[in-house]
Amino acid sequence: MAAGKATITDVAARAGVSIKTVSRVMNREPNVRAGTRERVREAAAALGYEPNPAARGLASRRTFSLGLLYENPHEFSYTQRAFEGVFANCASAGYTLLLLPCGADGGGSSAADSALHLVTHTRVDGVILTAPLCDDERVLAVLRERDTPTARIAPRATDGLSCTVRAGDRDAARAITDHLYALGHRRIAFIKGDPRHGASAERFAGYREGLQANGTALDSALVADGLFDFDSGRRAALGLLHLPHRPTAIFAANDDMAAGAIAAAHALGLAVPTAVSVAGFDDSPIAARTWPPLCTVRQPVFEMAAAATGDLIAHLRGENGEPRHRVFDCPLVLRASVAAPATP
Amino acid sequence: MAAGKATITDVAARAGVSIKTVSRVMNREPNVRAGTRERVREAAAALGYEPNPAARGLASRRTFSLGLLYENPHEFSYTQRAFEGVFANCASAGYTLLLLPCGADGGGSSAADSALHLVTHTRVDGVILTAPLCDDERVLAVLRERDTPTARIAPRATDGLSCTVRAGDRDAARAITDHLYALGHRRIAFIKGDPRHGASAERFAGYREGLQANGTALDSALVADGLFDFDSGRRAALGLLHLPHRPTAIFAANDDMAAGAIAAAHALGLAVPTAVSVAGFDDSPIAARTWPPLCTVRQPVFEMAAAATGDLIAHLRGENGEPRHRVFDCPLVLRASVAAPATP
DNA sequence: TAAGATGTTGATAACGCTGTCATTCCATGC
DNA sequence: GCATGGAATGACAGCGTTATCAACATCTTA
Repeated sequence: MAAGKATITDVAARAGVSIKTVSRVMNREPNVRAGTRERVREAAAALGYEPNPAARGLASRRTFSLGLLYENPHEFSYTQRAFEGVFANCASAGYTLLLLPCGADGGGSSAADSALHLVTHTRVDGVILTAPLCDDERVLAVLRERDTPTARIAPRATDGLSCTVRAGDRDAARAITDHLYALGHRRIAFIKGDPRHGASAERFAGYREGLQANGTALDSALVADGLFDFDSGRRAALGLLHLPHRPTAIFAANDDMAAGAIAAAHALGLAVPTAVSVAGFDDSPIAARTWPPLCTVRQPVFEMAAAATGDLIAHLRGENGEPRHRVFDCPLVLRASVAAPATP
Repeated sequence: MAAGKATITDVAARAGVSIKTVSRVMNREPNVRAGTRERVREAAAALGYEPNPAARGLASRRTFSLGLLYENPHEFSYTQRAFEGVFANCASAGYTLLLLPCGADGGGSSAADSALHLVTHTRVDGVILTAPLCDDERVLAVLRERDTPTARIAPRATDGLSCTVRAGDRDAARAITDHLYALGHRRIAFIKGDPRHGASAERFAGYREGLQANGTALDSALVADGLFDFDSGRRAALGLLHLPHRPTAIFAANDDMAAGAIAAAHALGLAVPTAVSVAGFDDSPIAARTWPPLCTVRQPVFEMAAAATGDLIAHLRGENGEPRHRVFDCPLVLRASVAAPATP
């Protein structure tokens, strides 16, 4: 249970053997009697023993780590841009970066479960969480309990314990909405993002604010659910574009869904932006690769991730008292997928 | 010079101080006379001393590593799919993954320089190289010199020293070409990939083989240079589509360039696939997001990366004698961007 | 049954660094 | 000239594991 505390000596005492025998069992070396092996295994499990990698590395002159060397590629996904930002600051501060992918595909367990497992079984000085993991109460509880300093990227809300960085989602969504309105759009649809991400609510709020400020009532028929992925965006847009009185503009809560909306328009033979304008959010690589290219807002993911990392390291060094909270501006990126509506 | 060998004791002896003082200097602690600090710095530099992270971690009860926790995102770039594959095998074998991004943006130095630096200053048991780094002679020379076991993903050629995995680029390119020919295309253009990648030459060779097998002469006017990125593909396609007798199909050596070709066709008012067919290579996420979606071949990047990692770890454990070399099949993925040419 | 060959276990010394605390040095004030 | 105190330095004991090698137990074989 109390992982991170028990040492090989404790296990040896409990199993009634020498530490060397424990070492043998842990390293799957041959020449250990089956009964002994079993007793050691039980003792280790009971104590929640995990070998200390540093001690192991020091004694064995091995590192148990592999390097993955790759050249900065052209294609940057959101996650990878975040990697780069985190890494940049780790390297310069002498920290090593451990990647901990969490996925439901690793068996029957949820992402939170694998996150828990990783946090519990990997010794790290601090943890950086991306959405939606950064709002998972179980993950946060474990981190708090173990006093692991944490930085969160794009969390739903700040707390007094972890550093956070986020984008000014609401303002940026408001800016997109204002821009569409200013061009003459009056029927502006919205495709929501994955509700597990805090950013989804913020972006929707910005959209509503924009409508309200321009004196337009929210038409719930023009709001569709999405999950931040291409296909959910495509399907949502298909629904919106089949409406009897269809929208003249679709604002999707991220670029991937907006790309799906463009595909939906193409599929229905509706030209973008002539028949319908489409706007996204993020300025991810896909935004420059659709036809027409996507009007969006630029989220400075690299800078956000780098800042989160810097704040976390400063915190680990005891350099700043209260954890910092930063908000980043997202400037409008005007591209051809948005234009004034055709005058009917 | 002899990095990886000198210890704190050596430095202390050379500088004529105690190891504790060396430790102070290395950790930038206060209360060290300027002259002393300088002498220690010089001694450390002369010996190429780098503190041993394991020893440091063991003594200080810190890990000097941060965890980056993220949930398996929808959007997977080639590089990220490779990450996942590598990581999957690292985790199950008890290895830690160190990400070492190499870019020219880190100052005036080339990617190879930063790779060298990382390999030299980071202690890892083994290294996994992706293209085009895996063919850089300087990087390979350093790895050989330091006897660092290596796995290479998509190298130009195999050697007797490192494990390699690659795709059956030539056969797959041949299959695409055959497919286009079978549909009736006779003027099939090709956009080459980045010449630094071994795969580029292989794919071009597959294209030529395909033409030849179908009794078509290679028309050099129909071959354009590209660099694997969207914009080079777009520009190359623009040139090809402006040809007096333009091609009826464009085969780009990867999906990103093919997406650029589709954008170029759109820009010229040419419908895809009616006026021109477009095929790519990789089955990267962009392939399903273009309009129309991209006909391509699927490169099993995750599986390739996982296999490379597995082979490397087996090698580190001394489980296999000769390094393994694997080749992965790339099945055709038929999508709407390719159709029979319009009969003129 | 004894001698040798294995299989199994443990005592103890590294591994290379940092933390603690004692010691030395030097400037300052009286 | 001599305390006084803070700055600079060093001696030494761990940190938690693996490696080495010796000791002991158990099996073979003649």
